[in-house]
Amino acid sequence: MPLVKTNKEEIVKTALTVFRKNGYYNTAMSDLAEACGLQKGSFYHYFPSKELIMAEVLISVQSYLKEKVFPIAYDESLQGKARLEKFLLKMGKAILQQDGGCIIGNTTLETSGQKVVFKPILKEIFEEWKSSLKHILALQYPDGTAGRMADQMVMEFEGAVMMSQLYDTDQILKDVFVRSLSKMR
Amino acid sequence: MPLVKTNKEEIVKTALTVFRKNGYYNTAMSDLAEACGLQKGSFYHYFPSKELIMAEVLISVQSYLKEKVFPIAYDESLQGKARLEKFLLKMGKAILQQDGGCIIGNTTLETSGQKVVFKPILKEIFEEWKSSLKHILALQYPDGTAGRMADQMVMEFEGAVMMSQLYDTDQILKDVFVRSLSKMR
DNA sequence: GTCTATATCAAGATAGAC
DNA sequence: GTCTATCTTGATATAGAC
Repeated sequence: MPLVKTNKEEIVKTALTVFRKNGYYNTAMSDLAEACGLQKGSFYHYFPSKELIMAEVLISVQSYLKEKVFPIAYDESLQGKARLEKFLLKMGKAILQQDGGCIIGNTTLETSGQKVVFKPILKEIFEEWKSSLKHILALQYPDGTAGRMADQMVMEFEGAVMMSQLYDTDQILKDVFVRSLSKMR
Repeated sequence: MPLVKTNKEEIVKTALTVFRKNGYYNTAMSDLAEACGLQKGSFYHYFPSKELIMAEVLISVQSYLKEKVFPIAYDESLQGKARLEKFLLKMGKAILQQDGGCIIGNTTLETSGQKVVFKPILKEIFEEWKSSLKHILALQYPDGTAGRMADQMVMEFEGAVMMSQLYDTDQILKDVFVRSLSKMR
């Protein structure tokens, strides 16, 4: 944790891990500040409110996915199964990391009833996620089927994250990974 | 909302709906009190802490499921498909109700990293849920397959609840209901 | 850019009157 | 059993010195 001079980018990265672990409402500005090696007051130099930093966190996740993960689905140098495998692996890494569940899923469940501000971005992420998956599956299945399978994969993934948190194991997530992968030959 | 004389049971029922809608951390004791038509101070006459009332809420949900829903899975007067249909319908009603998502899933994601107290009961509910489903599916599938399918159904259900909240529609949930039901002939 | 100090407010929780 | 009043703590946010 830097004692002198940090920047917005670093803070967003750190905030992501804290929000993922504690959730939105259970994360205090002091938690974020501490994780960044800053005093509470200093934190406000970078972000004027908790809502705004969470918004930036979500946007940064989306940017990363758009840049590094979703394009995998359209990489024609990879065969269907290999493409799906790479996609799922990268997606898991991007969205989960060690412990604390899925930042996107967690934030959806926790805030979608209250914080309307987050909904558009969360929706977009899920939409792009599903359409990327659908694109891969469409290599092998008819359009309607591929769409349904993609939706199902995302839902099962989020359900698996929930179970993984409850049982403190990632075996469930690995099983879902294998099952999803088995859909492509 | 009663201005005079309520009781623990009523309060637990009301608290369930408030927690389901707002989540654990985003629900204040004053919210619970207000929903019960009580002053904050009066609320403490019934429950000494937020943690304890949530615990009672979860226990009440479990009791209800144990009494009214899980037994359906073992009702031999019903054929497989009819049994599954009744089970899924009752389960949805018990755990979801109008808006606010799934109290079990929400609480799992929101608190499982912090409030270890809730984990045992949440685990038990999921375990019994899955084994009830497995029992129905085992009428038609081999044991291992039935178990995996049951896990999958629960995960997909929770994923569908998440999507339903985000998109403000229960169509997704209905689709999952149909897909789950189609597993039995 | 970071700090300390502080204002403000809401939340969890308690005390005691009725 | 319910109320009002209050305590205490913790959280968001701001101000101003360094």
